[in-house]
Amino acid sequence: MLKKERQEFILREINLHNKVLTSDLCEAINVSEDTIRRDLSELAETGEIIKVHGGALSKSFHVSFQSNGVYSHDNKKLIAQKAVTLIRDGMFVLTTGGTTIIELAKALPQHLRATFFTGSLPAAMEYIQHPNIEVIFIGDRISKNSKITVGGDAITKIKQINADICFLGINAIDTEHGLTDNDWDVVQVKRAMMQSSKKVVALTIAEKINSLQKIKIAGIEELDAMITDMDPGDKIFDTYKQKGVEIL
Amino acid sequence: MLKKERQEFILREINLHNKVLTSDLCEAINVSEDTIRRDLSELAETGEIIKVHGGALSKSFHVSFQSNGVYSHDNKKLIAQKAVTLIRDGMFVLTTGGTTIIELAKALPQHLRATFFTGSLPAAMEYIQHPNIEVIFIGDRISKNSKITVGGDAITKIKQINADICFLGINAIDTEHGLTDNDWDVVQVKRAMMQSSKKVVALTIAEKINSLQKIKIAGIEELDAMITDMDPGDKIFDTYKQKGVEIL
DNA sequence: ATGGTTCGTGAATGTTTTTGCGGGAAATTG
DNA sequence: CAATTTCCCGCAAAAACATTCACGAACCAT
Repeated sequence: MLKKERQEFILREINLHNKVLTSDLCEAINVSEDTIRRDLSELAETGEIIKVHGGALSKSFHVSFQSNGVYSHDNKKLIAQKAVTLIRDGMFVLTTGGTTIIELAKALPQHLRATFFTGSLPAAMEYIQHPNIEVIFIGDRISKNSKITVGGDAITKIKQINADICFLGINAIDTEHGLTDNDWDVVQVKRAMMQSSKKVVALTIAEKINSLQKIKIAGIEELDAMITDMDPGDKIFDTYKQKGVEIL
Repeated sequence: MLKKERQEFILREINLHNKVLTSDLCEAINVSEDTIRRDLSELAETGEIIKVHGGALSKSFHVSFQSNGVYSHDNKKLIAQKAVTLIRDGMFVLTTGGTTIIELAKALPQHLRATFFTGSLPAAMEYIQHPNIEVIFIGDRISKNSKITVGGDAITKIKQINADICFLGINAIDTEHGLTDNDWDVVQVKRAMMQSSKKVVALTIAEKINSLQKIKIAGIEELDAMITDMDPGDKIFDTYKQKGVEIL
């Protein structure tokens, strides 16, 4: 088994169970403990996992409940402000999960009357606070890391929807590889959502721009618009604009 | 269990109950008291908790109990304690929503390995905190009052399930009219859940016993058990027992 | 091909971390 | 005050870790 292959296996295992033991892994993959340790160190180096004595934990293991613990909070608020301007009364809106989407949910104006589809527990909790928004939850198995529903049932349901607009919280995007992510199940869901929407909008903080993850969701050309916390005129966006993505 | 994992567990336990006993923890996690004490010391060192003789306290405790404004909180905890004893490893469990069910979710033992089906957002948020519990969310339109999914899609999905046990948080029950509620959509869901379970258990605080609402869910005889905060030997339950309901 | 280089892995060695236990000090309770 | 519980300190064993070295694979330029 190749090194990269092995590390992806470890990553998947962690995202699945929220933790791994060094001893378990070395038995499962049949390599020495030292090799596993080296892998865990590398993955911890790039910040993909948290290494602890005896194994490693998923980053999302430590759940802080205050919203001020959200990384890059102010930037995400700004993104949310821009995003709400795209939503009109009567629209059918599809959204993923993620902290940026939560900010979007909080920024929705009181008078807005629309129907929101989501598979994200935290996002749904926000949406139902709003008096004039109807919430349809997409059911299936819930992934503990991302707190969204994943699986065939969810995807089938999403495909039955014909939404006006879809907001994607993005983990990584670059001009060459497009939208990428690191959880296979989540990728399937996002892909389905893109296909079920007339218009697809990506939300992301600046530092995730031109970064790359393991699994491809879709190419840049499938995006209609992208919203970031930066000035839309910035030259970093030139390539995106060439490929037909509107920057807000 | 990894050290960090253990400390997260302790933190969660403290934030949940505002205090912990060293002895309780060492029994729950199955390590020596010294280990627990060392953990508490470390957590106190970083200022996350307050260590006292015999255990530790939540920092926010002395600011008087901010503890949720849930009505009859302690009684519901007691009910939850009784309810968890019915759940075994590997079971498929169906639950409704409601504050009593939330307490049940919080009271689930860490080691329990089971699959939970629910249409309640708050309940699902609790379930996903537990490491060994798989959560399947039943999707459809979300009712803002009850924060659970309602509608035909949800009911269709519920009918496809074959659960071992179903926990119903109930609003009103009396010997003559059985289980009653005041939301038509919610009633449909509860009825479907009862039909999809081998065993049906009703959870309710004492004061809802022998009360009546507008819409009927089911008769007493369709209940297998009822859990309340009262003594199961109380004579108020005589009629229920006659009709074959086990009282816990 | 060939010699040199780099990379990935496993093994050997010594170090650090974690944990449980015993005994005595300190706190709590009646 | 006395009994019990809880705590603290030091120790020892086991587990996990870092470091170093050696060997073989793949790679590359000659």
